[in-house]
Amino acid sequence: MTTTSSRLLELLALLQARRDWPGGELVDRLEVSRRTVRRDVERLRELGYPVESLPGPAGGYRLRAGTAMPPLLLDDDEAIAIAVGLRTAARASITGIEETAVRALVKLEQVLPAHLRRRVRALGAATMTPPGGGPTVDPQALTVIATACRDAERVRFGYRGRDGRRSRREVEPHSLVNLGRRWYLAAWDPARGDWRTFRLDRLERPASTGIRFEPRDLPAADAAAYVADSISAAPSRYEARVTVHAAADAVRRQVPSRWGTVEPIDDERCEYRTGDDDLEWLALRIAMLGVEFEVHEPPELVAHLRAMGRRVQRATRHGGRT
Amino acid sequence: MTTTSSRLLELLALLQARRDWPGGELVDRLEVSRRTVRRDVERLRELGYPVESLPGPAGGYRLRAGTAMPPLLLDDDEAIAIAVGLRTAARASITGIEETAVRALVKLEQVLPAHLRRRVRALGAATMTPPGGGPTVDPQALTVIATACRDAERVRFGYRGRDGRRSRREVEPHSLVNLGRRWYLAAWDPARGDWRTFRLDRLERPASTGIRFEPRDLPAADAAAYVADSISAAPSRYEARVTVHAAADAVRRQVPSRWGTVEPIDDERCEYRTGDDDLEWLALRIAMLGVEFEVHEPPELVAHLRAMGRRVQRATRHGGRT
DNA sequence: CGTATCTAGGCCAGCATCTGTCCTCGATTT
DNA sequence: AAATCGAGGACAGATGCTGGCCTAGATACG
Repeated sequence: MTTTSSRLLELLALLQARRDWPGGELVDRLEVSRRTVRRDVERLRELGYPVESLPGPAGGYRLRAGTAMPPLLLDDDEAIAIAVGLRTAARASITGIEETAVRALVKLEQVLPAHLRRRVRALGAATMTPPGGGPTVDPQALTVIATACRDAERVRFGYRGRDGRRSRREVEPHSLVNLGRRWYLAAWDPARGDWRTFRLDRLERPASTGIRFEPRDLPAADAAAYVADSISAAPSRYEARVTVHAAADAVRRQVPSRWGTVEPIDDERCEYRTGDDDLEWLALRIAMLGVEFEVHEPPELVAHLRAMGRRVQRATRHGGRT
Repeated sequence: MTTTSSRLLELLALLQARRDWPGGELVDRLEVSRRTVRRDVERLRELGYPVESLPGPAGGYRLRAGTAMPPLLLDDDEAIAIAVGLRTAARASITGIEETAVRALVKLEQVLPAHLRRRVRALGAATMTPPGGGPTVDPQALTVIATACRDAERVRFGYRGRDGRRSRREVEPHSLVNLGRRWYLAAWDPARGDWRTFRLDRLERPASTGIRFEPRDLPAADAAAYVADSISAAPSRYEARVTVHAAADAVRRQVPSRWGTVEPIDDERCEYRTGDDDLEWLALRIAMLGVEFEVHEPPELVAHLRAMGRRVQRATRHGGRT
């Protein structure tokens, strides 16, 4: 019976929307007898979703956290919030959950009603470009590729190679990998008969072809290793060494561990080592510490910071007058 | 029957995990006859979740986006990604969905299994403190308060007033409001018999008491208006006026509209107006534009930037030597 | 301290539903 | 043209669901 199942879902939705639900109210909402409400609660419990119940007046039912995730029943706004949140989580590249975030995003976008999708897109446009204005991955492209990976569908896109040359590709995507603030696609290129990795920010108009393929095995333990391997030859990676005039603990609190290591020198200073392949971003990360510091390496970073400092100085020279 | 309902949920989970499912595979997974799979699909359609079906070999079933959100069936990792994503979305304060993100977060955390909650907390610790090191809201506190608002439960916390005085409070929370990079709680303070607003970053150890109360009506159209009103007297708000040496369009692309207005001056320059009550943050936002600029107002910002510029200059003076 | 209010859960009767099997039909791929 | 796969009607047997009635236990309130 479809009414029983949908009533169970409705009950779950109610129990998720608010914490406490007196039985009487559930009777009104679900339009069944008191006895059936009790039975529905029992059914939820059988399904593994623990529903607490408190007797007496002011008692009622309450959905507790169990051992497994129950189905999430979201209203429109919540679905949008989750989509937007996942997009930023996929981009942020700090927590180490980017790949999972993309997977969840794909799952959500597959069933996201059209009108909500529009709203998400509109909100996405209002998001700040990450500092440095560096290459950004279009979240749209990200989900297109991730979906194609999941469903084993060929994708087509234009690619700007490292040397600036453009080419059209049609490949069998294997997996998406997030490495050091960048997204890479590991894929089999049938035209070349070999595996290739592509930087997502160099893709142009990626589109799913709808052509299914039989997934192949990557010639590596896992995709992340493969990509790391194949781009290790790539240049442009900066390792910064900075002396910070603040206690190591204080700096550690401010900087996530993924972004480098902090070692105390004495009570008032510490050495901060961090790497990135985007100078602008690296410079900002250090400048925003908000305390005195000295940069030792690399020279490019020193030059970059110097230029930034000069720019700020110039900007404030006139300042007093206006 | 619990088996029918749970089988429907399982089917939904499968259809969300991958896009295409041949009927035969579903038969294996669900351990029912082919006919029943067809009937289950039919049931899902009746519930409003459009399932596409393709006849012929290589055909199968596929869950499409419909007009309503279906229940989301998440695995552990995805649930974590969503929790983390929502936390950042709640903090980011740029997209205008912070309040909804918190609502969704409360819903999710209510049913999040304990072991997942631990993992989320561990990941949360790895997140970067927003630049400026300014006052940050503990996501934990945020959800505690939001939950209490939703469930009409009194909360207890210590509060550091603007003058630095500490006090213990026990209030009836009404709603959480996000305003200009800060979170506020509008609540009825029974001890004082009046409405108060509290800045969340000034709360200490907020905790739910479990004592329910009867919600009152705020003496204002909506909570946001009330909070905006009651803090409008508060000082320390800076309005920046900056001339940026870049085309207005380019700047607009980089800066979300919520963070101020950009007006062209000529083809190569524009005026950027933006406000915040955190100087450090304001300074960074401007410095990270990455192009030449001049700051006209306010003088505090000029001073702040000047100090920052000097700090960077000092930091790079030694740089060449090492 | 007693009473009212709430949930728990067994039992029953009647009814509706679900399942697997068997069937034909139509669409699609090879 | 043949094979594969989904659609969906019919049927019989088994199963499950619902509401009503009951008693028991816990809690809040006067």
